[in-house]
Amino acid sequence: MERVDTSLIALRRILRATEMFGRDLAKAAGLTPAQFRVLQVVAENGFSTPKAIATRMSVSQATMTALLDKLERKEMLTRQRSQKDRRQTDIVITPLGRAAMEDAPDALQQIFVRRFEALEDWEQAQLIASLERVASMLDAQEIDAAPVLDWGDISGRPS
Amino acid sequence: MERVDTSLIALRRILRATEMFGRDLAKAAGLTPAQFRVLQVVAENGFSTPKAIATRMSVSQATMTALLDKLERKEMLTRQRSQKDRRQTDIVITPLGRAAMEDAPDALQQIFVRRFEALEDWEQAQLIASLERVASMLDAQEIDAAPVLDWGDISGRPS
DNA sequence: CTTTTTTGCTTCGGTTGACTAAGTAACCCA
DNA sequence: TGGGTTACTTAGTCAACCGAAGCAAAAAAG
Repeated sequence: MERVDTSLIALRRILRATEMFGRDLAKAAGLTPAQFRVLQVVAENGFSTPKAIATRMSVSQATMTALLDKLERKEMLTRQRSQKDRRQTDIVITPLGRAAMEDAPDALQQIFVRRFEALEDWEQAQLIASLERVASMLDAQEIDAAPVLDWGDISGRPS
Repeated sequence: MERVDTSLIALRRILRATEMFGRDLAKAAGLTPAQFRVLQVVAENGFSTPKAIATRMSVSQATMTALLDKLERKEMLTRQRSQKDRRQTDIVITPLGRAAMEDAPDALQQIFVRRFEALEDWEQAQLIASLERVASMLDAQEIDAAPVLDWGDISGRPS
């Protein structure tokens, strides 16, 4: 009881901190957190498609179109019709986009990384174990039942 | 290096899961996550003021006004001029508001709580320690002072 | 080899959450 | 009384998101 509360409070602190760093980042980089995330996803391979990014970020395609519009206007990525499948659009990150990402590295990660690396070896190991445990407690898709309410299908598409 | 990455991935999984549950919750309860949070904050004591809630949630007062408007229209809380200080407005949760909260308990918490309670005693303890450590790594405002171990006030309100 | 269905993306209209700036009302102090 | 501060609201703006509707290309059916 007590303990659950304590852990929930810690969780909330983590979420809160993340939110705030997101905002700071937005100001520093001239990019909103959502735009930044798009850039990050595209940067992984240097290119992608709207559908793939939308799925990865779990937003609708409509939302993704809007985000891509903004990033394209800022010349941080380009759209071009795919050769293989002309329904698709290839999203390619531009040097400018890549530069923006590197100039404004994720503030949250920066801080976290710095501190994480300062920890003792065994502490790092334990933290990882715990974080992964929590993650799996939260994001396991096969939630058996979900008895309290019937929030339909949790994974992806809002009905 | 390796390890930092692993922990960041776990963190991202946690954030992502939270986001998604937030959305599901919104659909189930007819309340948006932000509205729900307001209700939760007010429910702690049964009443509050716009300023206090805004500070707690770290949004501007203007934003709070808008949120309160919506919740008031849904008759989940009431506004009434404070007696002591007539600049202030007392926000009081209504039975309907309380019912809404109880009907739609925070999905994320539900799941987390269930699983947390299923853990061994020592696992719980370790998880708490780790979560708090991460939280303090992230949310310490005064960056390099943040002695990693000052979580004195954990038992109640995240500042 | 057509027709139908599905898929990928965009457009449109609308909601929510968030901000700043400017306003009003009330309190506080001198 | 009058000036500064505080609490809240109003007005205007913007980002992120959604669902529905549309279009064009690919894939499946016939």
